[in-house]
Amino acid sequence: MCQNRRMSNTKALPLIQADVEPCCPPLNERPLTVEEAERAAAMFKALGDPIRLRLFSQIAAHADGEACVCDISDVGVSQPTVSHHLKKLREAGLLTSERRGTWVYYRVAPSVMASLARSFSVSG
Amino acid sequence: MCQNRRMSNTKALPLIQADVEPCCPPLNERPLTVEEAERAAAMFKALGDPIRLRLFSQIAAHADGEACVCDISDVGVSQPTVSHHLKKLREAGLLTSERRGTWVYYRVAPSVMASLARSFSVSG
DNA sequence: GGTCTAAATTGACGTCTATCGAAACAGGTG
DNA sequence: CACCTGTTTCGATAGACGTCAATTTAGACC
Repeated sequence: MCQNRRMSNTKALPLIQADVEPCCPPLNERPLTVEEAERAAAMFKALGDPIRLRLFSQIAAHADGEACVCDISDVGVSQPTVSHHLKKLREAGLLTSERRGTWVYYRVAPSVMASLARSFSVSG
Repeated sequence: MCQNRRMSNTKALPLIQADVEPCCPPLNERPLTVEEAERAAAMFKALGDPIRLRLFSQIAAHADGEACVCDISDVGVSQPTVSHHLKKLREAGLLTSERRGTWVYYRVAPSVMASLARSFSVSG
């Protein structure tokens, strides 16, 4: 089940990286600009689906901060649908994926948690 | 434009309150349950529209933590659409509204900022 | 009461979205 | 090579979503 990911080749492979900027100021600091709102809303929109949010949570909560698709695909929808949701999360800049051998591992993109936490930090 | 809200009658009126529970644990603490994911996803979904996010930000960033609808309705969509979006944010438990005289004032529901910030706090 | 303004509601319209099955494709293993 | 894991594509469908014009509701004021 690849829960134990001891594999023969663990070399670094081509990452599918999304550019993750700090995104946005705290929501209560000042009104977001149109551009800021569009970027931040895209992230929230990606998290706005229960299935996607569970996938994200499973990855974020997984040991070593990364999870194989085969470990998280028991969310009640078909496998292509899982892949579809993971792609949405990737496109939103929330996840990165990396193929190592047979399996593909997902992890939360760098600084995403901090960036989103900052959105809700009280600045007043 | 009611920017100065000094009015004759400022008595307390029937609130349209949404029950705002702490909602959910940090996303990286453990995988969310189905119920937790549905509740949290509803909030993120409400914030997942650029217009709604700007409305929310304008209210959250407004002086005294509250804003009259007439102060925030210049987001480029019609008045009914603004009202529609504010209703969505209310139903998601993110905003509360209160009518005082002619105008309706919105504010961020209690503990919403802290609750959402907690979702992205690093617990590992 | 009549009129004005503020905001919510209604109804309709077009578009986007989530989901699926099936099939094809790409990388890696044995 | 066959086999496995995961992604992608292709319809296809049912439902949700954003938007608006028109209307209604609610309150203030004369």
